[in-house]
Amino acid sequence: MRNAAPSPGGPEGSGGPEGPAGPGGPAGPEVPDGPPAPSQMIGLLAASIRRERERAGLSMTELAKRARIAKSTLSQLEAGAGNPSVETLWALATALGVPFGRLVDPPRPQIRILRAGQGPVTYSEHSSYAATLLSSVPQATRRDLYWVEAQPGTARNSDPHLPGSVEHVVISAGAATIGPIGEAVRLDRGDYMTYPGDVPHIFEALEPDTAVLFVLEYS
Amino acid sequence: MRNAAPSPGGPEGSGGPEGPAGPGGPAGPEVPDGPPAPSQMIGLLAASIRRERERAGLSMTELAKRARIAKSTLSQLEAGAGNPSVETLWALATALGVPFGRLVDPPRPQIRILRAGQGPVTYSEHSSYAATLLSSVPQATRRDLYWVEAQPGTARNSDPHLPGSVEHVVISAGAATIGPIGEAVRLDRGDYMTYPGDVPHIFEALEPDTAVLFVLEYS
DNA sequence: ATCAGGCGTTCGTCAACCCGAACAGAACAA
DNA sequence: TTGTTCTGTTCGGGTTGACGAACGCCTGAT
Repeated sequence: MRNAAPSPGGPEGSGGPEGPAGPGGPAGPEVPDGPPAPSQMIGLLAASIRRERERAGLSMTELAKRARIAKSTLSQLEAGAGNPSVETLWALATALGVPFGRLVDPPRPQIRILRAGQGPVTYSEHSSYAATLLSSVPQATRRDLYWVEAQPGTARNSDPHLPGSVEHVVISAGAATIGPIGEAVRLDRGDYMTYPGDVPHIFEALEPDTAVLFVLEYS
Repeated sequence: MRNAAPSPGGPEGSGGPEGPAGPGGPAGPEVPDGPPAPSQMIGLLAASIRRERERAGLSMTELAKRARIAKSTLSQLEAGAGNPSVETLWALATALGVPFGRLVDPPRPQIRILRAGQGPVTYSEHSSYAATLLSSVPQATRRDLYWVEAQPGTARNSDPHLPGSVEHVVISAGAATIGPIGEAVRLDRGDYMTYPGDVPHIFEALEPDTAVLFVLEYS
């Protein structure tokens, strides 16, 4: 460690890692928790490197050769004595064929079912609109899934989300006008569209029982 | 820079590490490009730090204080003269509230429309199955969107995808039996389900013209 | 037994990352 | 003007990451 202290106890606690049902409405997605590890990150990284290396069936010598780093460096890294530079970590990630962030974030799969009609539903004032939060990834590469059923008659304007956010929509039933204001397009069943989420955009059902799947990626 | 050379044209790296077979198993949507940058990664990182810092409305002094690093370090990093250690980068990412990998992967929003029936379609041998790749994030936090239309009569088994991968499905029409083998469940219109993608799983349409949206996250 | 080749480790050296302090410039108050 | 307080920058110096070579260990061939 070369730094002072990576701030283990920042303002953000390490509360429940997730709880996908989490945020209530589609309104303002809060950022509840901080990154997974406070300072044990080095040890976690060491384990990740070893795990990925063994998964790839590579020896230290082989991996070091591919990554163009000294095998002594790799040895020390896997021993937990580290704090590599980003270039070193980058070289390792590319040689391993993993996306760089994989080496510091732990994976966590789980099976989960949400029956139609279940889940936190958000109705609009005119009851022509009902949104259900399907999935929310709290940290890192956040992505929210929304299943939206709407009736025609009420256009819904959305304020810009976080900069860099992206929305994906798939029309499952009916038809709707969707897109950034000024660029909104009519979409029919099976149509897919993606557009920036950090600009004002609109959503208006054009047929009864229009069903749309929203994927909102933000940060 | 401390390393020898991050291997711009390494023998391994770029080539698609895999061709993650689609969700239900569309043949092989290739992953065209490898990691975004070969060695310009440092400059890209510098720009990312500055962008995220300004997005958060922080000054260098303020951010350095929050991240518990010297502001001189931050200054040099944003100047492109760097190669920070992971601890330094980690401290910055947490202080910025971004997921650590965000600082090295470039964002790229764009508007894109895929009309129903367009897009690369993959048919099964029995023509009771048609999958369309809707969206693919090539690097870091990869996520593939599939719009699948299937007919009953043929169950489709999928081999495990990459470790840590997760699949999300939403039934848009009809009904299907979906899930890991031994835990497969009947889902009807509007149902949503998520399950690990790194174990063998099954997908079988139960009604004619069953339509399902697959979201495959891997890595 | 002896050599050859693989493994992962330890050791000494050099480069550079990170730090604190000093620095120039701008905005503002007294 | 002078002082204060920000901004972001540049400048030595100590600490340490990354390197290459040498090491011990094991397996298999000669």
